[in-house]
Amino acid sequence: MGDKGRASRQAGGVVACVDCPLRHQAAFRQFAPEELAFVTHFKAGELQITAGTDILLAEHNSAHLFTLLRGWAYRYSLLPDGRRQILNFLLPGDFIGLQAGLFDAMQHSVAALTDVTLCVFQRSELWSLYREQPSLGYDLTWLAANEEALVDANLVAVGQRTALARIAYLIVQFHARLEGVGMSQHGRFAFPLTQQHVADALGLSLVHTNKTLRRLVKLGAVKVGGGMLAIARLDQLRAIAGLEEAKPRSRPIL
Amino acid sequence: MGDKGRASRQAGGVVACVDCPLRHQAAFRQFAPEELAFVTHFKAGELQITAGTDILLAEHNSAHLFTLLRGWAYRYSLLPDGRRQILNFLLPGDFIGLQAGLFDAMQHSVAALTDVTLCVFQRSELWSLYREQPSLGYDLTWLAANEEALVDANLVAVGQRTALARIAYLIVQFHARLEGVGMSQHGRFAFPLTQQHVADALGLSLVHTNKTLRRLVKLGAVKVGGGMLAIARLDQLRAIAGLEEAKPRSRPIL
DNA sequence: CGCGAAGTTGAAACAGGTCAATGCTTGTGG
DNA sequence: CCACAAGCATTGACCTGTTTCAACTTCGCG
Repeated sequence: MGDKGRASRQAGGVVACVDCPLRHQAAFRQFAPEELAFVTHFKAGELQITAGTDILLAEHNSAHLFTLLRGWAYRYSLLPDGRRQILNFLLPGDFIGLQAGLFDAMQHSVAALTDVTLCVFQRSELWSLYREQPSLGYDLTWLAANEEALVDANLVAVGQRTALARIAYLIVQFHARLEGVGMSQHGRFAFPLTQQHVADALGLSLVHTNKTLRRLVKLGAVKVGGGMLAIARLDQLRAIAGLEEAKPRSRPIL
Repeated sequence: MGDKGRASRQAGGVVACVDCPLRHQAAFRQFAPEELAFVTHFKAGELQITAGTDILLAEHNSAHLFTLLRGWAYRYSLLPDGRRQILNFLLPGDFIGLQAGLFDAMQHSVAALTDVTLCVFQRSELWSLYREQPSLGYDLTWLAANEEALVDANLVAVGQRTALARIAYLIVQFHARLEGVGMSQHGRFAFPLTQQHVADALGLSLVHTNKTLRRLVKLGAVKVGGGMLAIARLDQLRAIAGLEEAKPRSRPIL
C-alpha cells in the first residue's frame, strides 16, 4: 500500500504553533500561553510525505509522533492473506502514532492518502509532556478516547449496516469532520478517496462499493466527480445511514 | 441490553488497592508506592452490579469511572432500528468510562455480562490525577490506546474475516486476555457469553453464529458446554482466524 | 413440573462477493 | 502531439455466505 514514497524534512519555513492556521478553526479548544509554549518546544519540525507513502509501519516502532497538519491519511492493517482493513481516516488536527508512542510495536500502519504535512514530535519527550504540562497529558488521553469513539462508530457501521447505509454513514461522517476543520463549504468538499479505499474501510468489495455508491448518486443524495463530493440532501443521507445528528465536541490539538 | 438490574454500594469490606488480587497478575505492571497511595485515595468505593444490568448508558454522563474488579462486562451501542453492536468485552483490570469521563455524553453503553464488582472513582478527581500523579495520567492514555487497539482488531475481524474466522478470532482473543488475568487454565475458561452476544459482537446473525460455532466444534478446535470453553487446538484456531501469535503487553491497572 | 431463555436445525431468499470485460483518465516518453 | 501503460471507474452475469423465517429441543430455575 505505501510505496513510491519520498519524504523530506524541512529545516526552515516551519509554521510556529502560535500561528498554526488549524488552531483557529472552530473545532479546537483554545490553549493557555504556557501550553502553547510547551507544544512549540515539543514540536521538533515538519515532515512532508507524498501521497501513497506509509508514515508508520505495523510491527515497527517510531521515534516520532505526529500531528497531521495538511492533507489526508489513514490507519490500516493488513491480513496475512493480503486483505486490507482501513481502521479510520485522519484529517488535519488528528494526532498520529499514540500507539506507536506507548507500545513498543504498532499493530497497524498509517499511510498518506494525499500529499501530507506533519508536525513532528520526539517520542522521547512524551514523558516530559505528562510531567511538565499535565493538561496536555489530559488532552492526549482525550484524543485517544476520541479516536476510539471513531473506530467504535466504524465498527457499528461495518457490523450492523447494509452497504448503502455504510457508504451514507461514511459520507456524513466525513462531512461533519471536515466542517470542523473548515474543509467543507456548503456540504461540498474534496474527496481524495478511491473506491478501493471506501471498500476497505467499510468491509465491502470494490465492485459492490461501486454499484452502491452509484445507487446513492442516482438517489440524488450526493454528487461525486472530479475528486469532489457534494452532499445534496444531508437529511436523506442521515436517514439512509440511520444516524441521528451529532454535535461536534471542542477538541484539543497538539 | 441492561435490564432487571439492582446495584448496591458497599461501605465496608472493600478491597484495599495494595491488596488488590488483580495487581499481582502477570499482565499488570508494578506500581510505585506513591502511585499506589494515590490510587487508594482515588478509589471511592466498590459497586456490585447484577448480570444483565447497564453500568453506563449512552447519551448520559456519569459522575463515576470504574475499574472492573470481578466479572465480565461489555460495551455496546444500539441503532435506531434496534440492532446491537457489541464493541468489545471488558475483563477484570479493564477501565470503564474513560469516554464518560472526558466527554459530556457517552456514545455507547456498558452492561454487566455476569455479576460484577467495580472499583468506583470520582470523575471530579480525574483532573487531580493528571496534576498530582502524571505517571497515572500516562497510564490512562495507555489504557485508552490499548482499548482502541482492541476495537481496531475487532473491526478488522468484522470487516475482513468470514464467519468461521471471526468466531475463531474471538475465542483466541479471549484466551489471550483471560490468560493475562489468570482466568484461564490450560486453555479452558468460563464462557458466560450467550450466542447472541457472540453474534452481536461479530456482526453475524444468531442462527449463523450457532451453525458456525457448531462447525468449529465439529472440526475439533474447541469444546463448549456448561458455561465453559476449552480450546483443543490453539494452533488450528489461529490458523482458521488468520492470526499470528501476539505477545501480551505489560499493562497498568487503576 | 412448567415456564422462559438459550441452543439447534432445515429451507428458502437475498445481499454482497467473485469473475470478467470494457471504458475512461492521466501521466509519460517518443 | 500522439500512443501507450497504468490505475481507476463501471457494468453484467453468476455464485455463495449469510440472513431470515419457522419450528423444535434442551437447559436452568422457581
